[in-house]
Amino acid sequence: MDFRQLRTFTCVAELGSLSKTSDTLRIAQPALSRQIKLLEHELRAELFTRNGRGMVLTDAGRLLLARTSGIVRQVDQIRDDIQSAQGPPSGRVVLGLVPTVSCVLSARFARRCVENFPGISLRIVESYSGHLIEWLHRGEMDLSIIYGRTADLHLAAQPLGRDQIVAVGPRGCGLSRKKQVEIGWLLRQRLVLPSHSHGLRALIEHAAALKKIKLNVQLEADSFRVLTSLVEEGLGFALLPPSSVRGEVADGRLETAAISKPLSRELVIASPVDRPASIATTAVTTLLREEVAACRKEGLWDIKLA
Amino acid sequence: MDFRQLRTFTCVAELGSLSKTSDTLRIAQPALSRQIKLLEHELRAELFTRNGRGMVLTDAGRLLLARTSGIVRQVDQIRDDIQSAQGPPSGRVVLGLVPTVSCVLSARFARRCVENFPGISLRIVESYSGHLIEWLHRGEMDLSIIYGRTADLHLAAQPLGRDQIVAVGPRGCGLSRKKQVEIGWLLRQRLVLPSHSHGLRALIEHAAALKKIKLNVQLEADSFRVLTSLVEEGLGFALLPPSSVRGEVADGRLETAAISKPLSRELVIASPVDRPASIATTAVTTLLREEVAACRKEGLWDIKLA
DNA sequence: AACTCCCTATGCTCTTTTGTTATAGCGTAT
DNA sequence: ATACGCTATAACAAAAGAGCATAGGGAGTT
Repeated sequence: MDFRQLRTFTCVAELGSLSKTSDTLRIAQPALSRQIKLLEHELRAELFTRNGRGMVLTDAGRLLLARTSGIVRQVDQIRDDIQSAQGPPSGRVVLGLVPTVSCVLSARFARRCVENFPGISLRIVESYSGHLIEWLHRGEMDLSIIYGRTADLHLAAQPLGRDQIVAVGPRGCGLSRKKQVEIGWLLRQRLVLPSHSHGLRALIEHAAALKKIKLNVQLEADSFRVLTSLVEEGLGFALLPPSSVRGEVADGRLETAAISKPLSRELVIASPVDRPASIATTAVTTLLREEVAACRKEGLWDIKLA
Repeated sequence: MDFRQLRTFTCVAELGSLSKTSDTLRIAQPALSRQIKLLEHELRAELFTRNGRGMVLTDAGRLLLARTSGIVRQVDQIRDDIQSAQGPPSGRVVLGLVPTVSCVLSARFARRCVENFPGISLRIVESYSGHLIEWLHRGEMDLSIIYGRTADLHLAAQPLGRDQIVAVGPRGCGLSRKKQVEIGWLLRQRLVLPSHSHGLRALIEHAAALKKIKLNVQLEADSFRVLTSLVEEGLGFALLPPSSVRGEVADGRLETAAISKPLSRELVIASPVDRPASIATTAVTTLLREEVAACRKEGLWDIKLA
């Protein structure tokens, strides 16, 4: 069994055909045919069923694919790690952030990362917890800041702290940082919430269920920008961490108020458990923690340490 | 980067010399020399420092070795898994058991395993928790029954239940299954305990510390056989799960009594988190759970479900 | 049913890689 | 100083792999 074989196997499995793979990998089709055949011979198993229009995986093939993808990734990572070991960290790192964290952290963290680690190519993906968790599992992402329990998620988690959730309303709605609003009252207002794939929504639904309140959600917005603009337009209240609307509040476009029964969410840095972190990923993780701490110190992010 | 290269690299790293590796792998030394050189060239890093008496790993080499060993194991495992997928499970599985569990389970589980999975070659290793955990981490073991917290051990754990600990004394010492003994009294008796690398010892030390009792340990025995025989000779009391001395109690060679403040330990099936379980390992794990349940049903093992 | 298209399999040749033998070079220890 | 043991290099042989041309075979079309 050979890396080259595993790579072509993966490619063939994904493209479903030797000839397409031949185009992609710039290797003549007969060579691929023979590589696959040798692999099948060595493993004593049919990996594909051939038909007139291509090749489809057998059960054994699917099993192999599931195992190899991780291995190929690990091998690629070794190259980066060896380079990182003898100089500054280098390699690709994919970082996932939920929108409310991203809007605080993305820009300044990206800047610090390119300053500190010119060798690292960082990719920041902004999406909802659900998606981030899936990508971590699939190995397409190296680390994420997500919230919620990670115990049953098969992910390694380092706690960052608790983020408070406040009520957010349009200018002139009467919310004030000085005065708490009643959670029962708030949940009965017209609300603008993210959809169910978002962790914040689950948190709010849970709070409402506890109070036996049926939420009045006429507007859902999955984009964070859209959500805040809807609130600005006076179309409802939102529940968000204050750090995420700091700018709008300063401009006077939005107002916030603490909630009587504090809602909060636990933020964690999550990473896959099924493969070791690269040196570059470790470096990024450390810097990320530093940056979160810096935000806290500068008062940009009122996260509570656990 | 090639598997062959990684294998020879691993071997050279362990043996510390090309010529020894040449003998071991039955490959001429210059071929090995070139493989390593190509690997170094590809990774753009010195992996070894050469000297008159062999080759020693550099930092980069140590890093590569750490990453490689896991990958080579995973690749080997794939072969077994593909075989297992198209017929009965096959491959090597290394199972670790602590002595007190081993003496209940080893024989009957080994029999069931060869009956159910003739394709699997099972190796049972009996040792103390500390060693089992280390071997799991090093990847030399696939799963273990151990006790104690696994949260901070970087291991995946499936709970099996709680095992009661009872007082064990020689024939005629007055212990009775009907009558509880006072824990304070028990811990002040002369005790025969396993050494500190054993989880049971930690448990007992902890209980003594809570009661502020200094243990009177004149005899330590790391072998389970030795320990019970010392108790039989009247050299002291032991604290053990009753299942482990069932035979001796039935023969009248030992007596047991419950302890006033129940001591118990949480048993878990632990497995490594840094690599996926093989099909064979999964099959063995399932059978192991079944067999533990069967023991419980037959009254051979009074484990309390969590 | 015949035909066409697209895909994979196979035989052949050529290139590249890998292993072996022989030997040179070098550091260490006696 | 010299002998020993280890690694590096050169030259050659063997094997593996890639490319080319082409045969064989389903799937859809006319």
